[in-house]
Amino acid sequence: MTRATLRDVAAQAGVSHQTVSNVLNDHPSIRPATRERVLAAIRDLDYHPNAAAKALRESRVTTLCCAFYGHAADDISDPYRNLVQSAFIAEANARGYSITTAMLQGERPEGLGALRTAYMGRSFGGVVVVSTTLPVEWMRTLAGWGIPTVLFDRADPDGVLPSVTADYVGGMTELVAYHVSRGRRDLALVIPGDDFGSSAVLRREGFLAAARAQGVRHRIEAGPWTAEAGELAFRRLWTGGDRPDAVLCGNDRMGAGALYAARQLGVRVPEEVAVSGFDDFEFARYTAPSLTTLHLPHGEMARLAVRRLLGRLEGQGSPGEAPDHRLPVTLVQRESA
Amino acid sequence: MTRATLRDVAAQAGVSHQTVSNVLNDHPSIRPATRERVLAAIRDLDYHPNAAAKALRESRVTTLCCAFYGHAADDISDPYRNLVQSAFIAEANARGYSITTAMLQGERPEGLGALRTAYMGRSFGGVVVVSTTLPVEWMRTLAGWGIPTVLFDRADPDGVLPSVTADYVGGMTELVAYHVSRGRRDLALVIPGDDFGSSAVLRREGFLAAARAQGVRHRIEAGPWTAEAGELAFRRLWTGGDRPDAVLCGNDRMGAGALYAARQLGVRVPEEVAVSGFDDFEFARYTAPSLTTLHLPHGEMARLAVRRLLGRLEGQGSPGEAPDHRLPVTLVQRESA
DNA sequence: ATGAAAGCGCTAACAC
DNA sequence: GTGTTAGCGCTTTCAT
Repeated sequence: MTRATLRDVAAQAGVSHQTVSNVLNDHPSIRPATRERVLAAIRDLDYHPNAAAKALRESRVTTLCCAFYGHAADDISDPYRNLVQSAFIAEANARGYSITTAMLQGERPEGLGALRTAYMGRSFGGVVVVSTTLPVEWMRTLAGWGIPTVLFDRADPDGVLPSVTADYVGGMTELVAYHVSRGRRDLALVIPGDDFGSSAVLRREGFLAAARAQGVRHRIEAGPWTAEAGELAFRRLWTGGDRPDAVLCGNDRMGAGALYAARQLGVRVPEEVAVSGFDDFEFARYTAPSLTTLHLPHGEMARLAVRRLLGRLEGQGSPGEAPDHRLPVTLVQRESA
Repeated sequence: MTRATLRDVAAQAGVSHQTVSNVLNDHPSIRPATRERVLAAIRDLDYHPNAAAKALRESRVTTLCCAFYGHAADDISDPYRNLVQSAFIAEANARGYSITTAMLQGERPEGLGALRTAYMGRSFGGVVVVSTTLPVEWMRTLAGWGIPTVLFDRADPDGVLPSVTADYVGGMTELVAYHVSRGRRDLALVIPGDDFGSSAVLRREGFLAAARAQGVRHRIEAGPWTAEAGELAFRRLWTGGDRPDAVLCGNDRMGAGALYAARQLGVRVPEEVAVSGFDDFEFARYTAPSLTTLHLPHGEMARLAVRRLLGRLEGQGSPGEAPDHRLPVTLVQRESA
């Protein structure tokens, strides 16, 4: 099955291949009769324009890259990525772009080499990097290369790369106030260390500032973004002799792990200790007890990320705009706190 | 910043553009000295070959499409898709292909039109469709169009399209035997109806045959693949007056929902009723009680799907091979059954 | 309103 | 070994 080309269509319709091109691109000044004949030929021959030829000629790119970063295999099972990618695709498609997906891995920025090669070869026009943990060094590399980039769920401490995040600080402030209003006076936050990126940093700083402002005891328990880390952290907190009365988790996966540990240790939640999460993923409803958490508008964040990237690509980016766009979060009260 | 082309490199190195091409494609008969000079020029000018031009000239496609189908927005949050896509990308990249991701939606096959346009325009060479629920009509459409297609987690009842699935029937047989060996004598299976595809059909048929063979009471409770459906189904089973002593769920999301309903109704699991899932996703460990389930080798299935698709594309497909490749599953015993 | 010519960046086929 | 010619399928001048 050899595919029809523009010239085949032209021959069939009895016009020049140019005219066919004009019809396809809705040029003015095509006689309705000609147009009809051409369209009929296109249908007859089942003609579809060759994407590579079009791209080559127009030197225009209609593909965006959605890059997921995870320095551990664990990260890939984070359920929020599905929702994010679906929203990317829907938004990009609606604007005439397709999405290519890449996985970034490893500790050193060499993992980015393939991305740059693809970008320089015009395989995509810009990238949204999805990751709470993308190292700053990688961002500097990306920024230095000039690849149009938008960070998702992670801000650039250098303030160079545009990003879409949620109001982590405001959310933590609200969460701390909520716990205090329910009588909690000794708060522990389970969160990754600094090297896990600004999402962690901001959540932690929001927590610290709010706890100080409220005048309650508080502490930090470190661990990566996984359910297992939440489990281990809770176990350490509980067997350490100095038990908190509320355990705030940096995300819902950690929250699910903490609840699991509590159950194993025979700790009643929320009677003996309150537990909260951060994200509001599907299973936050289905943990036992169900998980009180902050809802992040992941779908909206994803659509905004694509719009900002396209804004840069198509040159409509407001020049003076803030690099980071922070979307509001909402507290979802369930059983665990 | 205007990108360097092959001719720029040639000029810089003082050779013809053909020689540069030959160096890039590792042609024999290039003098080492020339090669060095060319490579130096490439480095100097930061040259990267244009993907569109290469693709146009070679009329070769180096992109595969990973298409997710979900007739409801719910489907997109199924956590197993992350793992599957990561494995796709890793396998495809290792073989020199990139992945473009598409979302298929809606009830009617018109949603496939964009896919066909992209395929005919050589935007990708073949597609893996990820879905337990892709309607047969869509498969017939895809098969009729001749797009190289591999189904993931869903077999083609017509036996036309190749697929990669797990041993649903064997798994259900093992699961039923397990429940019976633990003294259960009245089994209910929560599973979608026929219109949700062969994954559901096979799981149901495996269940029915095994339950009959074991000589125990059994019944089916219908509902889609979501946690909410599992919740509602359990509620119906429990308040219906004729309670089973084991509830088998078609996937882990449904299992999580069923456990949630049990907890709300004050039903003790596994004492009063056993509950099991199917998939073994990350949170199966973290439900309360933790979920006994069947582990599906999703990563391996994904890699196999890509290999089969590339086999077809690169013409190495064994002609007489069975359309469906079924991978083995393993029982994971936890607390709920 | 339509046609002819040129060329996007690359590689395959042939000359030298 | 290296250079020259031709053309993949399309769109953008420019003539007619």
